[in-house]
Amino acid sequence: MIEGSIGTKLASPPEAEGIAEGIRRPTIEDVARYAGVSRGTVSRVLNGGQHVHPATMEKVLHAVDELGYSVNQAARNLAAGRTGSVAFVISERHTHLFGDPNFGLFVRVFSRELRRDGRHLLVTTAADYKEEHFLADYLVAGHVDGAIFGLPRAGEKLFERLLRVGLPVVTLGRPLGYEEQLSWVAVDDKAGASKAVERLLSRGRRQIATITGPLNTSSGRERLEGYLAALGIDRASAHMAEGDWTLESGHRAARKLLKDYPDLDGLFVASDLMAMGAVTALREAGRGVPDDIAVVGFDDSVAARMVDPPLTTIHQPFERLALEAVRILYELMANRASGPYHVILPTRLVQRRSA
Amino acid sequence: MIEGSIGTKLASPPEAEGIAEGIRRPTIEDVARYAGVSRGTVSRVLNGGQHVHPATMEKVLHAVDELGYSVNQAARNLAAGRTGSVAFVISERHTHLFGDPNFGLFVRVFSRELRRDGRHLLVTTAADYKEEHFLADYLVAGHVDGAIFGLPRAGEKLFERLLRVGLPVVTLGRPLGYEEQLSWVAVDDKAGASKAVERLLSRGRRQIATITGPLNTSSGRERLEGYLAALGIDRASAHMAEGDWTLESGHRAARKLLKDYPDLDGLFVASDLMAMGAVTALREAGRGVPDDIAVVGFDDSVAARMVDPPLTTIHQPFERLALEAVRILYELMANRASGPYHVILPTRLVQRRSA
DNA sequence: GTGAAAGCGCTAACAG
DNA sequence: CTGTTAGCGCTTTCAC
Repeated sequence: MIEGSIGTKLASPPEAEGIAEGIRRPTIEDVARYAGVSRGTVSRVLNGGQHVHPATMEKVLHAVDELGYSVNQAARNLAAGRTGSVAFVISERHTHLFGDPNFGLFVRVFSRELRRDGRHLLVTTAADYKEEHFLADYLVAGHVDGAIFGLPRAGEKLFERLLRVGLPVVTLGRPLGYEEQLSWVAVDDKAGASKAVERLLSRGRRQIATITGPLNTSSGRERLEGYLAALGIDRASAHMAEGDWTLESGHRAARKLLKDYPDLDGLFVASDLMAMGAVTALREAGRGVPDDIAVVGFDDSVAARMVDPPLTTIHQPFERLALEAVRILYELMANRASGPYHVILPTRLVQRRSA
Repeated sequence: MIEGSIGTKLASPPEAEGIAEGIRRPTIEDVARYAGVSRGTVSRVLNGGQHVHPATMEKVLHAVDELGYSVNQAARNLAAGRTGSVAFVISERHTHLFGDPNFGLFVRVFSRELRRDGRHLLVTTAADYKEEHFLADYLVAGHVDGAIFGLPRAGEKLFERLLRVGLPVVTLGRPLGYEEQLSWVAVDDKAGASKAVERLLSRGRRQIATITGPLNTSSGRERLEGYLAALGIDRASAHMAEGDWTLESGHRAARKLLKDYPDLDGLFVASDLMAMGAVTALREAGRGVPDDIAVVGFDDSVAARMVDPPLTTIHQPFERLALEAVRILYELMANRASGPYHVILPTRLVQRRSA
């Protein structure tokens, strides 16, 4: 497919490049010669400048600048046995993450933080079982120095393999079944849910129901717990309906609740998206929000702000979550034997019009 | 920071790995020995198996399988002078892309397509001028084999430099000022806008205004052209207000239009997000949508479906756009001298309730 | 068709 | 503090 020598073609345009270096990219060798030192010294400077005389350092840096040198990652990786990149793994089932600007925040924060020391972010997705397998191959093959998993799912085999080779891994959200073994960062779902319910109580609501997330997920469960705790009741006496995080499921669940508990006046929904579906259902049933039924969501997604009425919701500190994830990953990459680390961050009530 | 030898620590877990290969990852050398051939031959097999005897090939493949061998990208890149990765560049100003599930679609399609031949997608962002510079350094330094730009902006210096080194580049959307020199894929904005206006006309609307995108962008301009063409008028007699793609600007523009043209009964808005802002403004002014004023958006974003009333809008074929972009990039990577290629895809009207 | 050998550019001991 | 020297694992001529 590829014709000729790529190396030469690359520089084929005739324009003089300003740098009197001829065709090829300058190497560490060129820098060394230009600065009048050895390759080893240049390498040292490039890697932090430990044990290098300030004056020498100066010379080398100057040469780097002058020659427009930039390190060849492939060579560095090969020599150092590190890859210089970190994977951000998104499973396809959580495609909705993409629809969430917060996902963009994650990518941005990760990129920025990794860039500080020249690492790259590799965003990868695993659509199905086969791809997940492929991904695992890839990860355990040592192509990355570490991985961050966005919303861990029940990919047991995957985690199993990663644990075996000791690859540094951090998950965003608790990895059910691997909470003890893997490092993760998460928000305090239970406390957040309680805040939501307390808001409803403080608005004088007494018939408070909840639409939960899937009860086989950590967040789904914890948020239900928070609801129960705030009301001081147990699951048996809860007014609840289970959703699956989607808009439609919120709509469906709200209709069910309306039927089961006609005197409903407050509703805590475990995600903004479901809350939006619920609000639509309530309206269709002729109930005004917040007047007849006050609603509180969870996530503080951008949509929550745009919808009518704007949703009162629980804010998740996504940026801090991302930062903590990176921090932990660095910790693990520096010392694979350390950890696992667990971080739980607090949430915040955002008051808008729906409650 | 890093203690001890990473290479050895990596495999520290005591569990036998099933493969009788000891600690380290198998190399091409191991495969060669196992298969009883030379390194060169293994390499040939790995790279397509040209000029290799079927039987030999068989042996090698078997050895690869048996040993669980997977190529070391760094080494390959170093030796071959290719990097095996492609950058997907998002500029921060277009952060809203992240809020758009379509962005996720792009990432997914790119990853999937690149994975076919073992390439990786590097998602990168450039927040400010400094980072853009850093990014340019990075790209021209030969760290990637090619780049796809999501929504090109007026980053002249960047494109200038990329053109100079001849790096394969494709932009999603026309790169204003570089339309002749760079390869790009885009939708037929003008025709799409015309469809939107025609829909309004077919609903009996006669006082049709438009909220445009920024008129210094290609899409902004083209969509206005489509509006004018469908109405058979010129810019001077258009009922228009300029927005900047944001929700707020849509709101503002709608208020202005309402004031300037009180007998408005149809509105074409150049993006769904702005359309959502506009709908809110119309309602606040006591005008019902679609009864008093019919509204058509553009993009077919997910939000368009969730909003009330669901937005009639112009669908963009994002998946095909992504596929075309990749196809072109491969073309360019195979032959840097080819191109530039330009692809324009059609749009489709999606009828929902707002018009 | 296949083997041998020369690097790709860099890091990381090891002396000094 | 600095120079020297092995490789890292792979591709790619060049002979045979």
